[in-house]
Order: sequence, then structure tokens, then C-alpha cells
Amino acid sequence: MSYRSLFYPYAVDNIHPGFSVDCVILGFYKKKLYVLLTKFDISRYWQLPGGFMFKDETSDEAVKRILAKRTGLSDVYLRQFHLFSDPKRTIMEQNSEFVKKSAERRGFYSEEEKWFLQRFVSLGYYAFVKYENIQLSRTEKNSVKWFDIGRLPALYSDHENIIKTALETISAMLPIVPVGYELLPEKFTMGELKKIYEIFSGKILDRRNFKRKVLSGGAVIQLDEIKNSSPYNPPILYTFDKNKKDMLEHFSFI
Amino acid sequence: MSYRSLFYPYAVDNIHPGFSVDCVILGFYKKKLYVLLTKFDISRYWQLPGGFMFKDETSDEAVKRILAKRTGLSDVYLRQFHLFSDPKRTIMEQNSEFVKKSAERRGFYSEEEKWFLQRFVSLGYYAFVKYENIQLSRTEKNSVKWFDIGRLPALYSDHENIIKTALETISAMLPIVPVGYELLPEKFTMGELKKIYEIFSGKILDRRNFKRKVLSGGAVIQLDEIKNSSPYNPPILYTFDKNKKDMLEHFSFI
DNA sequence: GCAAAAGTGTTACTGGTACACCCATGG
DNA sequence: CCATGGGTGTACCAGTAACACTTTTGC
Repeated sequence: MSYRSLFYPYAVDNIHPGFSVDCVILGFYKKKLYVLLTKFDISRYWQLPGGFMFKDETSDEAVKRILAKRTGLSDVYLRQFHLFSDPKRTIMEQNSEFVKKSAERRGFYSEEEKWFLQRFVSLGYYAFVKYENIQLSRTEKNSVKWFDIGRLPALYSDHENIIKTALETISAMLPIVPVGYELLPEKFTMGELKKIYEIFSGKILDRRNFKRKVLSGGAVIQLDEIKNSSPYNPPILYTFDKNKKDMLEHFSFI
Repeated sequence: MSYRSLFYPYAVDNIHPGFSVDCVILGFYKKKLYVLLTKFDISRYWQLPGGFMFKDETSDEAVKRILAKRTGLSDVYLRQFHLFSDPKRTIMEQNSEFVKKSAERRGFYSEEEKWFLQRFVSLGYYAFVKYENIQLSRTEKNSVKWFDIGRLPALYSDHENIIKTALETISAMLPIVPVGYELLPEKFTMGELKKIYEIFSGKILDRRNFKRKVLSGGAVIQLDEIKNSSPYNPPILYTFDKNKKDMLEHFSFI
């Protein structure tokens, strides 16, 4: 059996040199924040979904392409947040090991993949997706899994730092990031929305004041429905007013 | 007379490939915002101070190096804000013309400079400097000038867009950017501080409310001095409380 | 009946907004 | 004496913070 290069479809002559993108894909599920990570079977580390930029692409297009491949989703809220450019961020031993294992499996060593053994700067993106909409497209060579943001496994390269920086950036910009809108499903409870803001802000919010403020903004409307699947006193469901979607980037619940 | 390459000290084998940095250096003087631009004598366009990143540098180090060379300043407030990656952002005709003119002047054409005729992505930084501290280090081949932000000349490549994006970014993040602290001299008047916030926010602020808010924060202290050089009723001078400098990144005058 | 989640309303305080009058200087 | 910049204080309103009791459900 023959293996295609693990770098496919990337090669030295079709990518922008020394440049990669990495994407911190966040999802919210049962009161917790999760980040989507992938692992190649021959790698010892989990890593952020990422890849390279073709010569005729913008970085946004590259990330969208990569993300569509991993999650099947398009139209995802996606923002670049930082370029990671420390010359020491690329851990050359990890990359060498990767190229070596890939070569072993293919049964021959190819000069072709030498381009991978150089310094890369990486543009970090964060993305918000609706957890339930994602179907993890695992293949035999490539696992994809959600990880609780508080319990990350050993990560490739500086990816732990990329995740940390993403979360800090989002926190700092919470008032102008539509984090609730993007992370929650169509219908959600006030408790879920509150929880998201609590996670990112690191503060406990008052239930009653939070609700009043959210509803006073007018972008969230109360439905005539309750979520009866939940235990205890069933909560009311809410939804975002799609007409006022634009407000969400400029108005804040916090 | 022989000319050194205009790209000196950059060459294909010492820079990170396909990557540049550009810096929007802002200064405040007499109620107006200025941006620092440079022009090579052989170029038809003004441009942002920028350059390339050496193989052993971070992008921050590259920008600091470039900025020190242009302005003589170190310890400048400097932040990356966006990576410009449109494949069409590099206007190849402009670059070709530049290489050609440079070659003509040197009297020979060198293959060496071919690396300049490729696609570059550029990491944008903004910097705040104290206008009065800058001495423009013009050379015979290279002009450096302040331009009123509202009256820019024809700019190289996508630099007009980079400036526009920088200003938008700063506006969006005004509450967490210490714009007053970095742009104003040691001693300043309340009117000057207010003007800076008005420029970035695009709003007219109430003099009395602004002052009250600023002083209630505690990071600005009133001096026992007036600025008697000014016309009309001489204003009181203020200064930032250096002990509370950290607050300025987290507290807002607006 | 107890624990957990969620529903509801009032009060007090603080911070923001709006606004008017006076003073100093230069032309 | 007028235009311009700057100094000062008050009154009102809105938004925020703090807070208690009741309901539903499962165990």
C-alpha cells in the first residue's frame, strides 16, 4: 500500500514560504468551552487545525478552506488575532521526527518535504462554531476531537500558547465580539448565554441584572417556549433577533 | 560614485521569505494627528517605514530595529494589528520600477534583487510617539516627513489601506489603548488629551465631563503650573501618574 | 423536604449627560 | 468688545449593583 505525502496538497512550489495559519476553533457545550484539536496518527502531539497558504490565496481564504475540510462548516465567524513569529517557536525536532516517520511509512525519503524543516511564522485565527453542528471528520490517519479548554493534552509546537493568546484576546475584546451569537444554537437559555460571558470574562454575573441588560438591548428575544429537556425548573428559551445581528458586534452584554 | 543596494542590509538569504513589516507611526501636534512617511528619491510614492525580518528575529524585533533607525527612538509603544495578505496587495509594477531604477543608478543589474519581485505578506504595526521627541533623520536618498492624517500623498502599494485599518483598529480598541499617555509630552493640557480622544473616537466630548472623568480615574494628576506659552486664557498643565501607568491599558477616559 | 436551577422586582447608588456663567488674552 | 480657550458646579436621569423570596423538579 502506498501513502500519499502527509503534506498533500502542500508542496514547496505551491505555498507561500515560511508561513502557516493555525485556528483556535471554539465550541460551547454543557457549560464548558471546548477547543477542536487534531492529531496525525504518526504524531505524538495534538495540534490546532492549521495549514499553509497557497500562492494565490489570502490568509482568510486559506483558513476557511482548512476549516471547511476539518469541520465541514462554512460561514464561520473567523478572525485573525496574532502573528506568532518567534524564531524558536518552530520546534525543529518535532518537525524532523514528523518528516522521518512520514518517509518511513512511505518507504522512501523524499527531498520534496525538506521545505517543512524551516522556520515558519504562523498567523493565529480564532473561530466560533456551534458545537452541535460539527461532525468530526476523523480519518484513519487523522483524529479530530474536542478538548475541554481546562484540560488540554500535550500540544505540538507553541500551540498551547496560541490557544492562551486567543482566549486572552477574546476576553480583552469581549464587548465587541459576538461570542454568544456564534457559540450558541438557534434557541438557548439565559443561563447558557450568561455562562459564556462568565467564562470569557472570568467573573460571576448576577442572573437578574444580566437578563435585564441583555433584553434591554433588544437583540435577544424571548420565545414562547421552554426547554423541557432540562432537569429542575425548566428555563425559558431565547433567540437572537436576526435583524439586529449587526448590533452584536457593537453592543455588549457585559 | 558607487551606490550600495537600496535594499541593504536585506538580501534573499538573510530575510524571512515573502514577509515584511510596515509601521504606522502616529504623532500628535497642535490638535492634529500625523503619520510618519518616507520616500526614496527614486520612488514616486511615499510609504510607511517598513522592512524585512531577519532569519533570527521576531517581527517585534524587526519593527523596533526599523523604527529606531528611522526615528532614533526606542521604547516606543508598538503593537501588531493586522496581517495584510491579499496576493494582489503587492503591486508588482511598482516593485519592478524600483528595482530597475536602483539597478540603473548602480550601473549594473543584479540578480540579487530578484527576491523583491515576489509576493509579500505584510504585518502591520502601529506606534505612538511623542512628536516633539522625533528628529527626522533624512538622508540624501531617503526623505522622512510627518503628514497630516487627513492629507496623505499618493502612497505605495496598499499603504493607504494599512493606515486606514490601523486607525480603525485603534478606534475600536480606544478603551484599552493608552493613546493619550503615549502621544502626549510629559506635561500637557486637558484640551490636548481631550482632542486626542475626539480624533480617534470621532465624537465631540464635553470639556467638563471629560475632565471630571479623567481626574476621577486617578491616573492623571494636576500640576501646579500653567502653560503660559499658549494664547488666550492659559490652561493648567497635567501629567500622568507614572505609578499608575499600568492602569492606562485597562482603564478608559471614554 | 431538600438541593439545584430558574423565575421575578425593588431600592440605592453611582456615573453619565446636559447645561450656563465667568475669566483671561489677543486682535 | 469680540472671539477663543479655558476654568468651575449643579441638577437630572439612566444604568449598575446589591439583594430575597418563590417555583419546579428529582432524589
